[in-house]
Amino acid sequence: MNIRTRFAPSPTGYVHIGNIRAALFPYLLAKQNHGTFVLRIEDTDQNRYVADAEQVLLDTLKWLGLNWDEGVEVGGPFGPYRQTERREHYLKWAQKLIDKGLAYADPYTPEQVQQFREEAQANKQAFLYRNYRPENPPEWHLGLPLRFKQTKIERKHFHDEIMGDLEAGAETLDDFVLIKADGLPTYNFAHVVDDFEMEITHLTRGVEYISSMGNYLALYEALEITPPVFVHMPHIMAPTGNKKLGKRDGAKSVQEYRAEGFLPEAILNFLVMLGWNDGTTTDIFSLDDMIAKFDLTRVQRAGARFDEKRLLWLNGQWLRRLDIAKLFEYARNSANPADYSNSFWGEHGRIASDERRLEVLAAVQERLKTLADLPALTEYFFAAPQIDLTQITENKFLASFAPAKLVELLEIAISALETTDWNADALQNTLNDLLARTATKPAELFSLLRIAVSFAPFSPELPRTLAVLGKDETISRLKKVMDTLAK
RNA sequence: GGUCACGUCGUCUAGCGGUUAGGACUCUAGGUUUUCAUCCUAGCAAUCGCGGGUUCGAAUCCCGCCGUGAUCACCA
Repeated sequence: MNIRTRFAPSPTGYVHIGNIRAALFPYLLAKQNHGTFVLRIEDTDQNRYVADAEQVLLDTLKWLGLNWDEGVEVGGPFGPYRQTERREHYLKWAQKLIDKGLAYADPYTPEQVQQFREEAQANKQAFLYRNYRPENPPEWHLGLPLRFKQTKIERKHFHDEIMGDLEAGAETLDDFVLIKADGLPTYNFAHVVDDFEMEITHLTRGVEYISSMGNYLALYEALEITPPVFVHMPHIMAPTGNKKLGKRDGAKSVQEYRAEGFLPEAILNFLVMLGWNDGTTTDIFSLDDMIAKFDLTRVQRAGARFDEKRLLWLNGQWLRRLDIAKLFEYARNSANPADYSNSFWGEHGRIASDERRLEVLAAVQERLKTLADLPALTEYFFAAPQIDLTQITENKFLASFAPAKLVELLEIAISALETTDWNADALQNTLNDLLARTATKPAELFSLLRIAVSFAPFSPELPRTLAVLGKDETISRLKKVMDTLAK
């Protein structure tokens, strides 16, 4: 069987981590079966429509590497893939239901329906529209809501690949709206039609839809459609409280994580582990690993809490294991090799040459937690730092040294470095000799040199720092500090 | 309230009748020729929601309870 899955987001302008997992699971399912991953835009809610939202969504998916085989932008045999462009499809299926006597026009205004609802609640009863079903509904026409007519009020049983065997009580079956007064279909109707027409084999979505399964099952039956395989994913819970992750809880959008220097690899890895494991103790997964190992039967049923600390840890893991060329691209943060307007590099890093940047990036790669750390870790490689003697005089290893002693140490170091081959190994040897000659501890001499050359809170190991900095620059900076100290 | 789910360290989880209940994140302490990061070692941390059963033996099977969540829109 050719597996076809889909991600069907609403363009509401905000893509958070939870939304992305709703894309990741079907993506993995499709890819591991050499199937097709479809992207469909569910834009039937005109009130929530946001103009740029679709573009943000597509950009986010591309950035993450979740490329779709079929859908908006790329097209495919079952288009259009935007629901507002598929009105006639829904109308066609709606007509079929009307002809069978399984759909009828709702003659009431929203206010009247609301009144029924309050009436039922006042009587401590659950509100069901079907209890107020009009006896002689008018003939349906555009402008009136069209409702589904439940004819078999019964308990429904169904299977879910993650949640197991489930059931829906008869009380959940109601005459829900198929076509809204504005002529557009509801999600409840549109997704059933689209999934069928697009030959979706595995329907993935959040567990919140389980409550509506009774209605969907009745609709499949009325439409004489074989339902797809159901895959309901547990929620991602907010860091605090007991609610599912959402914008209101301060959940950051994927764009924000990107801006903060998180990598797609880390985000995807983090998401797949939230509610899934491969049964081993492995916790680093590339997208290819996930495709190979992902298995619905090992997905948790309980919601998993979002823990940003873990995301940060994974980001560090990926920052360190990523190929330097790939990392270089992420640091540039633009598809255009000449465009550094949006890059993570600092003021001086941006105007350096690619060769220089690459060299520096390689030196600091191990120390990065996010790409946003780049300026603090690299700027002193590109431009001489501001001299701040207190960093030396108040350093815990150097505080006991008199300025004259520090000057002497620098002087000896400079003369030794002047005759050293400029590579990390040779520098390491020179520095070791220097320790013996000056009878200082590594913490003392190395701290002095490191600070004098960088004035940064942290930097790579000293030989490497000096090697990348270059001989002339190193010596010139040391001399300048020495002169300042001597005054 | 009705309906449907879920319940192992703080967090993510392994576990599918016999384990000192394992791993990872976080945190703490120590180690590596400086800082920071990495890496290594050790440690803290779950009476497996509670109570009954079944069994020689239960986190694992059964029942009840409790707690938590989702949903009850002309939103998806």
